[in-house]
Parts: sequence; C-alpha cells; structure tokens
Amino acid sequence: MVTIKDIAKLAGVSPSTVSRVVSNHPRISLDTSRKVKQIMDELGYHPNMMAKSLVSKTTNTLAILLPRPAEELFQNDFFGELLRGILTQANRAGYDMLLTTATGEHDEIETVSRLVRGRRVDGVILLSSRVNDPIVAFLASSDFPFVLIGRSESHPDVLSINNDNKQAAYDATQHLIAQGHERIGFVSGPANLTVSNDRLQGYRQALEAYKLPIRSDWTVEGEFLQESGYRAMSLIMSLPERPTALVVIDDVVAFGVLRGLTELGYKVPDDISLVSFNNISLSELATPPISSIDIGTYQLGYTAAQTLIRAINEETIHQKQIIIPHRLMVRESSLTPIKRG
Amino acid sequence: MVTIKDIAKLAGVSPSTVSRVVSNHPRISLDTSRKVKQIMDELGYHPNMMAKSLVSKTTNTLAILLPRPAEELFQNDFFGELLRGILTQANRAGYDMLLTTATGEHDEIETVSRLVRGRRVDGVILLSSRVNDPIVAFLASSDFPFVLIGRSESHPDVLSINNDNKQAAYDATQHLIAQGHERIGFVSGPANLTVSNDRLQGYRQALEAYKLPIRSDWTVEGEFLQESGYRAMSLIMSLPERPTALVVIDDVVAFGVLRGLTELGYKVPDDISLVSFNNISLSELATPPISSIDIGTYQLGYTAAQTLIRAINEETIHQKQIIIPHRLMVRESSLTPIKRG
DNA sequence: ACAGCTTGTGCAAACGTTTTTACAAAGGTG
DNA sequence: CACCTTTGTAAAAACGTTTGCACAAGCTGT
Repeated sequence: MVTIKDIAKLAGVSPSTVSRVVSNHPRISLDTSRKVKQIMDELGYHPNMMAKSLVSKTTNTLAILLPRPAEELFQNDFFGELLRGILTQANRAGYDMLLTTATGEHDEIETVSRLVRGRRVDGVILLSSRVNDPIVAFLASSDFPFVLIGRSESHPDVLSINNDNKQAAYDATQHLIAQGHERIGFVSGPANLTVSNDRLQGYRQALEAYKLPIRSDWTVEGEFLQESGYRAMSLIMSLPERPTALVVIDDVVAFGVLRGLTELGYKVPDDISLVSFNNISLSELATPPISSIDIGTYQLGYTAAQTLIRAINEETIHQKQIIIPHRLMVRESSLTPIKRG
Repeated sequence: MVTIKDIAKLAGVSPSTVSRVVSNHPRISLDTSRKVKQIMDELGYHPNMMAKSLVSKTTNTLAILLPRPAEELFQNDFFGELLRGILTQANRAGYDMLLTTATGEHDEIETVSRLVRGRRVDGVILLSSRVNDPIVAFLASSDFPFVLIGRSESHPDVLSINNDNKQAAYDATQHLIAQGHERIGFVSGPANLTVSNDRLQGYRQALEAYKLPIRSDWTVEGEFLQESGYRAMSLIMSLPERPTALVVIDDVVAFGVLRGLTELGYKVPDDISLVSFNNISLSELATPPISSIDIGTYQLGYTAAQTLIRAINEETIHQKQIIIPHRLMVRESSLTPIKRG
C-alpha cells in the first residue's frame, strides 16, 4: 500500500506537506503541489480513509437504518424510490451510504449503537413510523445527528421528514365521497405504526365530516404485504353489508386487494372502488390502474439526506418537522360512479 | 468519547488488557475480564471502528457497486430482491454494506478506486453485465477481492455469479413453441449487455432447433424500462406480419409490453402470448399474470455475498463461475393456445 | 537597514486501536 | 527444591493520517 510517506520520500518533502497538497492547503507553493501531485498519480496514491477518519473524527458516511425485517421492506417499490432519493443527495454531497437492517429488538439497539458509538458513521437516517421506537429513543438521548423518516409518537420533537398522512387519507376518502360513495372501508397496516393510525384517523374524519357511517367491521388491520390485502377481502366481502369503496394503506396491499376482489368475482371499479397510498410505479400498470396518493417518496429520501447533512454540519434547522406534500393521482380504480345496493 | 484508555484507567489495568478482553483473548483471567466488562457496560464503551480498521487493515464492510444510473435500477423490483439476498448474508457474516452508484465513465473508476485503494471496504460486489466493463478491468487488474453479478465478455475468468441466460431463453422460447407458436418475437435490452445477448442467442437457438423463422424485424432492442416495452409494441404490431408470441427480456419491460398491447386492442394471451424474465413479485399480479423465468434473484445476491466473503478470507474457491439455476414459472400470459393467422 | 508581516515547509504529537515482546508469578515435574 | 512451563499482564511500537507550532526565507514599508 502506498502511503503519504512514500510520496513524501520520493518528492523530497515532508509527509505534512503531502497532506497539505492533498487537502489543498493555501500555503503550498504551486511548484511543490505539482511535483507531489505528479508522484501521487504515478504511484496511484489514494488516502487511507481509516487513518483520515481516525484523526478527523469524521467518516463521510451516513447510515440508513431499516428496523423492520428486510424481507417485508424490499418487496415494496416505495423502498427503492426512497433509497434512490437518499443516495442521490448523499452522493452529491460526497457521502457514502451504509445500508443496515436489524430485526430483533435487542439487535436493533446493538446495531445502531455499534455504528454510532463506534464512530462508524456521521449520521443516521432512520426509517420508522413505530408509535414508540426504542431506536428513536436511543438516538434522541445520545444526541447524535439523525433524521427520522416517519413519525414517532413518543418523540415528536426529533428531526423528521414525513407526510401529512392524516390529510392525505382525508383527501383520498373525500375523493371517494365525491364519486358518490357512502359506504367506505379501510384496509390498514399494523396498529403500532403512526402511519397506519394517522391514515385511519384522516379516513374517519372525512367520514365524520360528511356524516357517513364509521363501521368498525369495515376497517381491517394487516401488514404491508399483498397477502394482507388479499386476506382482508375475504373478511370484508363476506360481511352481510359490504362497502362500495375502500381506502387501502399501501399500493402493494392494494394489489392483494385487487387480486382478492377479482378472485371473488368483483369488478374494480364497477363493484368496488379503490384508492391507495404511495403511488409506486406499478400502480398505474395494474388492471385497472389504481388511484393512489403520491407521497413524494423520492423527495422524502432526498430531503432526509439533505437535512441530515445539514444537521451534521451543525447548521441551524428552523423547521425540525418537515412535511413533504402529497398529491392524489386519480386513476380508473376510483373513477366509475357506483352501483348502489 | 470513551476510549479503551478510560476503561483501562478505571479498571486499573493496561489498555492492552482491555483490548484483549474485548477480543476474547484466551489468556485473560476471568476476574479481570468481568471487572473490565462491567466498567465497559457502565461507561457504554464501543470500540472505535476507525482505529481498529487502521491497525487491522480490515473494515468488515462490503461495497455494492451499481454502475448504471440509479434511476433505472431502482425501478426494478429485481434490485430490491438482490439487495435483500446480499444484505442477509453480509449481516449474518458480520459485514456492513456500503451502497454505491456511479454514473459517468470516469466517475465510476474514481469511485471504486477511492473505495478500494482507500481501504474503505474489504471487497466489492459489482452488478454488471456490460460486455466490456472498465470497472471489471480495473478490479481484475488490482487483485482486490470482488465478485461480479453478471457476466463480462472481456473478463470471463473473474469470480462471478450469473444465470445460464442462454439456456433460460431457450427454455422460455421452447415453452412458447410447445404451446403451438411458430412466430415468436423478442423484446430485448441494450445490445452492450451480455444478459441481452445471451438471452437473444438462446431464443435464436430454440427457433433454429425447431426450424422456425428468425425474423430480424421481430427483435426489438430497448432498455430495462416499461417505456421500452411499450414502444416496442408500436413497432412490432405495426408490421404487416406479426408474431403470435413474444419473449421479453425483463418483467418490467413486459409490463410495458402488456400496456402497449392492451392499448392497441390486443388481448394477452389470446392474440399474443408472453414470457419474460426475472419473475418479480408483481408479475403474478399483472392481468393476466405473466409467465416469467425465475432467475433466483435472492440466491444470486446471497451467493454473491457469501462467495465474496470466502474470497476475502482467502479460502480457495473451486468454482469461479457460479451459475444459479433458473425455473420457468408458467402463468396465464402464455397458456391459451394460439389463434393462427 | 531593520522590524514586522507573509509564505512555504518541517517536526512531532495526536487519533484509538492491535500486537509483539517481555517478564513476573504461579503451577507442575523430577 | 531447582527447573521448566503456563498464565496473566504491561510497555511500547505501529497503523496512516492531520494539524498546531516553529522557523527560515522572502517581502514590505519606513
């Protein structure tokens, strides 16, 4: 391995001079700089990042922490889009990304602790909308730069990027109401996630605002998986009184819903209308194309990275809870007027 | 920051003893070990990874390098699944993953050079099927542990994980032939990728074997994007003589094909049958579900990580070119017997 | 011509580990 | 009980950087 000392020796200067050439120190003469740079090129020198990090106490690396079992996450296009946003901004700012997943409760803290206390990374992007997330608690108490993508009930004040999920669900529901629906159900995600609860709440508020019935048997809780949506249909559609429209927590779940409905012989949107969330690229390719709330996934990631880097550089961040705007993409799954009865 | 010296001082031992406690050195007395560990717990000590890496010359980090513009890749579910496989195995073996993308030609080499020569990572997983990839050339010449997911024409001997794409395409085509098709087209990817060429070749060999016509206007080159498949349809379906079946390079492209065909008023599989590749989770949710070659994406990633770690540990690897088996998943898009004419 | 500034470079300490060498104490052997 | 082996610990060098301090040489202005 070629080190700064090798370069120094060959160039006839001291290691410190070489170091200063590398970091463009202003007080290096053009002559020396040229000479040293030429030798660096010849030997193919690259600074040892570990040594650099050790003394500078900075790694130019961000961790992205995915607390849920990876299995579940990666099936969702949402995740790729988020990652793309994060990577784009991180790379632009000269940061590398460490991708980490952790499963068990204890494991989680251990992993993040290792990265944070071990000075492996300069900051953490945490993807979590758990009502009460121990990792958030840990990070908040350790005053290490981090940003939360999502919302934590127990720690509402941490730096975070999120959507106005309540409003988004309100909008989605209102849209269905505007199409003439009066019997609207909700296919939700896990109850310990703020994203589920916020959306559920928005849905309920819309129903209330329009004086429509809120029936608890029309709300089904599940996971962010196709299978969940599929199973929800056998539940809901076996009820004596069925909804004519559904708000679905996530596109992938909506695919399952669609499959379930199709198998049960229902047509979308003729028998049942559908609106879901996240607007992944395939939602417009479904048959029929699915109406979905675009939550600005790319921007969510992009902004998270950007904000984190600001925090690392100790810039003052005026708005600690950043909301990315959403937008309802109306497609065929919610367009045909309903048949009553 | 709490260091090994702080622990040493409090425990009344030397720093080296603390280090040995951390690394479970056999010659440490149970007494000392317990005492030191207790103090470590109290102070919340975690070893500084940078310092550790500097002396051990090892980072316990793998880089995954995605040379293509991230945009294109992340839209494809294939990528998430691959990542999942890599992460699972890497984490299991105690490695962190650095996720890197690079776009420009020069940029690419610079990025990988920085990581490799800067001793930032212990090994590289490169996702590339470019016929002639400068990064492969660089890595091969620098004798740094790396594994290629894909195949390089110019460097066939490097450690690599791949599918038998030729055979897979042969199988796909043969399946269509078995369904009675005699006029079969091919929607391909970029011509500078071995994956495109291999599949194209397998497709052609199958046609030859069954003495069916190979018509060059039934082969359309494109990208790994929906849009590509969509555009290919306006080309192919405007020909005076049209195929009755298509082999499509990738599921996402197949979604575009499906959309194109639907818009042009063709029914799948009644008018046109479809078989594609990669078997992403949504291919069975399309309408109709798309027949696809499962290439064992998860296993591709898992094996890549596993093999790379072996290479890092300097185990001898007997099989340098590893082939992950594929399997045709027959679904509705290729099942109905054709209408001739 | 001399004090004072500017410019360019070197020395050496520091970052937090690991690991080699050394050595004292304890245990085993004849 | 003298010797050898084993066990447990400490001291110090090394890993490859950065950076504060020092200082020589070249300028500037009076």
